[in-house]
Amino acid sequence: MLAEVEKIENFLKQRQIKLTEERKLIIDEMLASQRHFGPEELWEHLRQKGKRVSRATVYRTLELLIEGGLVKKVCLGEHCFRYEHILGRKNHSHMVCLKCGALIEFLDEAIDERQKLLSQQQGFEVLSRCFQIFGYCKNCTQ
Amino acid sequence: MLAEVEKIENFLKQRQIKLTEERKLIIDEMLASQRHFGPEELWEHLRQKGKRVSRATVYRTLELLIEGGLVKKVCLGEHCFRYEHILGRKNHSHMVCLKCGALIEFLDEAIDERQKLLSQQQGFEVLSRCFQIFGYCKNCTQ
DNA sequence: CACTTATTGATAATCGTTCTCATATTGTGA
DNA sequence: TCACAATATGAGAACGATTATCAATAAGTG
Repeated sequence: MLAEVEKIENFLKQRQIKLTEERKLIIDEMLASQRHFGPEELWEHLRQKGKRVSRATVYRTLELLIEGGLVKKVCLGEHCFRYEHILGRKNHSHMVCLKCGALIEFLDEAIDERQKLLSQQQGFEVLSRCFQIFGYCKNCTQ
Repeated sequence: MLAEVEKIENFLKQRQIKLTEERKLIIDEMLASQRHFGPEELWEHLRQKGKRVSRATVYRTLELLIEGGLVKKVCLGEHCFRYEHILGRKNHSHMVCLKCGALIEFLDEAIDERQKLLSQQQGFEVLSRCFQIFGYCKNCTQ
């Protein structure tokens, strides 16, 4: 965790971005919380702890961390965008349970390889990708 | 095209859904247009042809066709949902060019296989999936 | 043709997110 | 340590895509 905070602070310094109280709060809360979270959720958690930051600041800070490659925004269905911090994590994908909302992370070399091959064939330069499988998890099909 | 219209009309009949003038217009426009389109776009096209339907009706009709498995809604990045009709088309994925907006469809047996295997391992029942690759297309990297 | 039921249009409501701008805070260089 | 320019913040307005509302209208059945 320390290493993670440091990585983030380094990123901010490099870019002449100020390490404000609010940003610290948001980053700490993010690292302490579940891997996947929504902005509203994070904001509410802070508020419950008596730490009041503006919703706008939450969005702005997350946006900043995305630019720095420290956070990723994932589309988990219709109107559901969530964030996850990706410090030291490999690029993975998600299975999303439509009943209980469970998220199963997965990653697979074989898929990565194929994907690389297919983009090369098209002369397509890959920046990011987004793979979700929707359905019912083990618990919800039993 | 005829077969497609028929397939849609059959679906409507089976479900006791009325084949109204407005729905015909929307379906025709959809089949005549680009594979991928937004609701606003479709609405505007109809309007330009002097066919006035309510935006709400466009959304409602597309929703209906999704239920019937005749149309699919795809998330192509941040705030970009688009529709595509999937009559007689295999389940495919997209490469999205972030510069020119080009869409390259692809499908790959190997990826499908892996994906099937991975979900089985998790005891996950797959309903649908969504795979996008973001980056720059051939023309935009040259 | 009449009647039940589904559908439509216009517009208000919603919801997550972004913008605005006056005020406050940070970090630097003296 | 202080002063100052540059950045960041908060509160709420604005936004944009989508959905809901509900009275008026149209479809299809018998």
